[in-house]
Amino acid sequence: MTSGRVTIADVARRAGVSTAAVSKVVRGAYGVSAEMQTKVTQAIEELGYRPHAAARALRGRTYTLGVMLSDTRNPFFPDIIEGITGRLGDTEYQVLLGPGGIEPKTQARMTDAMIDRSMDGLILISPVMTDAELAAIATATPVVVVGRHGGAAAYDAVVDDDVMGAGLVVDHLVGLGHTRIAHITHLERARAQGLPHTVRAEGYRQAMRAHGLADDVLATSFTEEGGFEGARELLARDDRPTAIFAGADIAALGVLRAADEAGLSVPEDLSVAGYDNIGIASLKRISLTSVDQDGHVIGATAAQLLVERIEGRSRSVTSSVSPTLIVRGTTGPPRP
Amino acid sequence: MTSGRVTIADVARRAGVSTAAVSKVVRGAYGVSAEMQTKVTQAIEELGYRPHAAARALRGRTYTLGVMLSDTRNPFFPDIIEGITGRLGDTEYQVLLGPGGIEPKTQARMTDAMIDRSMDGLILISPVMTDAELAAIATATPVVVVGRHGGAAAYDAVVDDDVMGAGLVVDHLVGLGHTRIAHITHLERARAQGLPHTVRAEGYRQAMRAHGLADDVLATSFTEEGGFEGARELLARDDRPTAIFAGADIAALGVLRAADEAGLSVPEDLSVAGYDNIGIASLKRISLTSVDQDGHVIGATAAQLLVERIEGRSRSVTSSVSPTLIVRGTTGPPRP
DNA sequence: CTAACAATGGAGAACGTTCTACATAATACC
DNA sequence: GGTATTATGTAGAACGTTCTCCATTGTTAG
Repeated sequence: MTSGRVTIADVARRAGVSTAAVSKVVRGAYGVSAEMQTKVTQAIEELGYRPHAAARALRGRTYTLGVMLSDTRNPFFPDIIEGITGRLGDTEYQVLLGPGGIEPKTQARMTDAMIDRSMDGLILISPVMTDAELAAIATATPVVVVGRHGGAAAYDAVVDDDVMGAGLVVDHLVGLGHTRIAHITHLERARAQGLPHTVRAEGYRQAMRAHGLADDVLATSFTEEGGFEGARELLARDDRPTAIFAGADIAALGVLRAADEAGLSVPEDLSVAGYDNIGIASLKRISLTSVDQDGHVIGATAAQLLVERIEGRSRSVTSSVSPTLIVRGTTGPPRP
Repeated sequence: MTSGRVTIADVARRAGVSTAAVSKVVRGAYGVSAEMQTKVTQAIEELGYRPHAAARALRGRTYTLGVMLSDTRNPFFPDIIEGITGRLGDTEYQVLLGPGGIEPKTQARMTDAMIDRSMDGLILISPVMTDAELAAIATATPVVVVGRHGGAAAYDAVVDDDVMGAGLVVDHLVGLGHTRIAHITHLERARAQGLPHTVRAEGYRQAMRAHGLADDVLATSFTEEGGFEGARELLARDDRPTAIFAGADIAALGVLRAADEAGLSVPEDLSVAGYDNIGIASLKRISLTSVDQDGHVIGATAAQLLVERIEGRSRSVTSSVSPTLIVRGTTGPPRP
């Protein structure tokens, strides 16, 4: 078991130097001669030494960054994670993901666990805890919050500009000639503020107002079923909308099903747009117009900010990433 | 920072006992009086003490289990992870996920990192490394391998019975009256043996033989594009198949697109079946017949086996989980 | 009443690093 | 040639736990 592990003492013995010297070489610290450098490096290679992160934790860094995921099923997590690991690929940092669940309590348990494992910093993706809890975590360790608008005193934040994203959709639909554009959002029940769906709905309202149009928001849930139910209700109205903007692609898929069942053809009878640009949106069979968040950029930015924080920056930063509209086959001009 | 951390010494001081005694209480070890128990427990609560996992690591357990993910995009990972965390929910163990990437080298880096962080055990999901590398890891720490058939001397394994799954599909299609059933598989290029797609293809061949039918395997890749290309080739043949069984749902979606483009209606002109039962397969708009692996059971079993290993079992176990066929709208009797 | 033993609590040495302080050697300056 | 300065290496004390002895109590047996 652990008996087989090569330690810094083994390396020191092999190279005929002190453990302190080996530690210096490993850390790239000041005060090492070229000769010492080569001697130790060689011994490390020969023995296949790797520093024991847990032992390091007791004194300094662990070179481990934790990413708390609020919902493993969220389809653009992979992009964000790729962005994070990509940005960190050439550093010594390792990334570990913690499935935090969707409950504040389980998320708190996970962040505690990460702190207990002395991770050097945390990236929290769409956390649902209160601002106070968030602030408490941020005093214990450097934190970057992803996907949550608002208050960021003690930590950094990376957000998608959801107001802009919603605006892009509305502008696009208005440009096509639509005037009755409805929005399906997620029913607010968490106490956490600044969650994306709220901001998207607000962005939709702003954009509609800017065009002098009446807004029409229906709150169900961001699931296929939620989209289906919402669309069914909207399509049953006398002056049914000619376009539905769902706040999430998964809900947009439900809208498409409702259109199918109602015998409406897309986009002739009904235009449909989503948000998130999940993988299947691009499948030719679906071809859903959607807002793309560029998870890569979001993840890379979060990683960047976190490393900066760890390395000493104390001023707090909020970075906003601009989304882009991907126009596909589910949106078109309304039937005259 | 760390200065704020409550340590076992603080608890000992508060309770007026030794650190050794506190440690005993925390670990539930032998030799603690009822009075000591309550005194210490109370002090722990008052101070909000949580054991420092990194410090624990140096002596005993870390109560951390690592799960290496080979491909974060794989749509049934969430189920497996839920199965794992669900099974572990009432224990002291915490689960951390490591994105290992799809390259043997990056996966090795991740498993090394997990071992360096002295995790108590590892679950490897569809690892692509060689059997030798796998065995090496298994000597360093308890290991459970998920989704890889074959050799399991030093570690436990949980596999989906892919032979059975492929058989279910073939039996279903033959039962509907199909005789020309083609299979699309993933092009083998990794050196790792026993990967699911190989076994599924073999199961398909066995089942076809059992029915006295000729097999027809085409290797492209498990992507939407791979399914599309494969289907296009198959459908261009003179005696084109009346049913296509894709080894993965994502490829099956490509098959559906190819059918659309060829003007074939599903399932009348072509039956299509997939494997994995990914979330969107159940969307009414897709309604794909598929084989369900029950990721929950797989994950829960893996967690169970790992904990058993950690707690001392040395005999190696391989657990096979039976898949089920979910019949939906993309399969039906062939046109007479 | 004493010897043997069980039950309980505590001292203190690990575990594998980092890092401050110091010792020594080499170089620079006048 | 002596002193100040810089460069290089090492001792050894942390870090927060666990866990193996021991020391001290009671308790039981004879």
